[in-house]
Amino acid sequence: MAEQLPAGRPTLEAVAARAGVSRATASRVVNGGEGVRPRLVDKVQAAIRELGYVPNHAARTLVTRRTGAVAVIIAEPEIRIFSDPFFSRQIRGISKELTANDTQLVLLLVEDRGDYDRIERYLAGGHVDGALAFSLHTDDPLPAITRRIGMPTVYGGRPGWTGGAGEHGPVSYVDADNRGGAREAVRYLVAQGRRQIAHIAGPMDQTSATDRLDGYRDVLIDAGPALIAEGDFTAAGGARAMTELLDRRPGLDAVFAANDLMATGALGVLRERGRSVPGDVALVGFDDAELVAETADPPLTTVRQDIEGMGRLMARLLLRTLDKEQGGVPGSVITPTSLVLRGSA
Amino acid sequence: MAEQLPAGRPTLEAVAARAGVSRATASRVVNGGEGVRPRLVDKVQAAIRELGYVPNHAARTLVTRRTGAVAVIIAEPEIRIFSDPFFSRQIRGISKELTANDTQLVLLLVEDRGDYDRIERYLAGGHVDGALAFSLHTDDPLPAITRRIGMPTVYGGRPGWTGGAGEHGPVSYVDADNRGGAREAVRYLVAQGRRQIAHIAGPMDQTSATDRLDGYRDVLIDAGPALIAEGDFTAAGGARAMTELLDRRPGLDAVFAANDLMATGALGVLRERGRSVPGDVALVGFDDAELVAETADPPLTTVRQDIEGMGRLMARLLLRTLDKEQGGVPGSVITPTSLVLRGSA
DNA sequence: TTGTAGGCGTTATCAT
DNA sequence: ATGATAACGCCTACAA
Repeated sequence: MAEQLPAGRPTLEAVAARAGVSRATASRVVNGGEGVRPRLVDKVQAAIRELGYVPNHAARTLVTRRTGAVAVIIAEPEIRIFSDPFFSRQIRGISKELTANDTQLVLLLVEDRGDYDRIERYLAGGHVDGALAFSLHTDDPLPAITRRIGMPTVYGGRPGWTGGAGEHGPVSYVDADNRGGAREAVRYLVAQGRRQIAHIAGPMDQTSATDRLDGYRDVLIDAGPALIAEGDFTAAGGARAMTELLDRRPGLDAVFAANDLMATGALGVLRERGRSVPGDVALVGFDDAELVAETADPPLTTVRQDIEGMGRLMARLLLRTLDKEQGGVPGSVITPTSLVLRGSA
Repeated sequence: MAEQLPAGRPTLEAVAARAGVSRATASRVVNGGEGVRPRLVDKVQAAIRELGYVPNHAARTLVTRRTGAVAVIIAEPEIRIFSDPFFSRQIRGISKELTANDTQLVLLLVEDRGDYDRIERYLAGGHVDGALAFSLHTDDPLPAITRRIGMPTVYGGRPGWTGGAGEHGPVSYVDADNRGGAREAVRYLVAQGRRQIAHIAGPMDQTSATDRLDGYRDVLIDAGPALIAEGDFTAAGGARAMTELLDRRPGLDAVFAANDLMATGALGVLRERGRSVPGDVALVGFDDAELVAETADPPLTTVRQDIEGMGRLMARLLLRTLDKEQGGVPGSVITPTSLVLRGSA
């Protein structure tokens, strides 16, 4: 039988009273119980259980200045956000790592440009201890914001502005070895005896796209512009790019697409145009996106990156600096890629 | 030139001092400025601007007992969570509505069964004012939790337990008219002269699946079990189910799939088996999922539901009860569906 | 090892 | 219309 519950939810005060100790001791037990006699620890824990006590988060945050929450900012205005399995997996990785560290995930979806004011207010309002952000485009206002308000932030994917002056200061990010992965893919195609290897690139305002293009060019140093078409990382964009390429170079015998979604779009066009894959045209994608690469027909040979692992890493990097509490920049990590051979090349 | 900033972020105290008013007045201005002389309002606002003041969220929550945040709980342990466009759109709708009401979205991903302890602690800890939850299976422990701790909650999709005794008390949810939509789809197939109409059902532990099956049966009251196969709402599952159906009833001339993803899976199998769509077999899906229904070949005739709108509605329902602050149950809403005619039937 | 007491930044209840 | 002042629930020196 529960005692009569005193109005609202029980406070530490109530727990202390019930256990016959002071608030301070009760607090110690709640926070690990270091230096409290076992006997009292038990008593307090019993009281906690009986009363169904749960610490009040706001009160705790007020004094500790730690919220135990991290913002995940997704600044992709378009549909891609969730429909691209890339994000899902990265978020999942982040979620796992945060959960394992008792940290909450606050999702901030940026719908339009005006949302950045809201985001800044939110970040500055002390709702979260740090931020994780994705797929920044070159002119994204977010880095300036996080810097101004001194919010520790880790980016997913190398930000595009690092090429310019270091006006944004040091930045930390987690990114796959896009350039190296692309090189490996193209070298493989070359090794297979392919001679006219085209590239379907992603949008040029994202480093993942430009890095992969650079990797392609590293190997094919004199590939003409006719062999390169720009897509937008969607299947439809990949189809459009493939159509262009075939019109320009009907004789091409291989395609390296900057992601799997575009590769599947290309696959459809190749089939329509009567090209067999990999017979007439070899096709390599990038991401090893689940439910995309494997289920394609034929299954996609692709460059795998450990997306979920990258998500975990982002979270870990951020949490580490939050613990150190010294305002140091988290640092960056480049994760390796690997070529997965399937049926398409 | 900013004055020397006093250590950390400026407090209301600092604003008041600078504006030459009391904390109380400053607070009034921050919260709308009702009943404060315009002259003072200006002064305080100037101080706020000059100091870059942002209210401390924890302090405010501590006294108002309102967090301005809502949890979105996704209890789908599998990949589907984000890769199914259904969730993306509903979350987007939720996000928009919450944002418009200055409310934050805290994402709670349930990875495994043990996570519910963590969820309960979180919900009970006063981090959020209410919760939004999705796609509950019949034995989901969440409703019991939210009820026990008195957390206002709106469900996406009719919960499965409402058939049993009302042990969970009144529940509020937003759901599409799954049964009615299914009826319309099947009636349409009948009107087109189809005689052997099969159904690819979703998993039977979700009401969206059972309701659609019920709608199918409403029209085809004597459809034998041979015409029904159970999928899992994924494309691969749809393909498996289609294979079964064709093996059992090679002569079937129409299929109603419980969602678009399964319909596309079925489409692939039909093509492989040499059936033309809609010539030999008419196919109708459900959802009108973007990037799925329209881009299928042929484009899918399907039952549309306003998914984003349902998300907004969930958020609106929840916010309304939170405002009323009277612990009343939000109530439920069934949203209409409509048949969208495209190429597949 | 335990308790006392002060303060975190805000809102809300009173007087004035 | 404005200003003291008391909560809100917790942590943490500091004292005992």
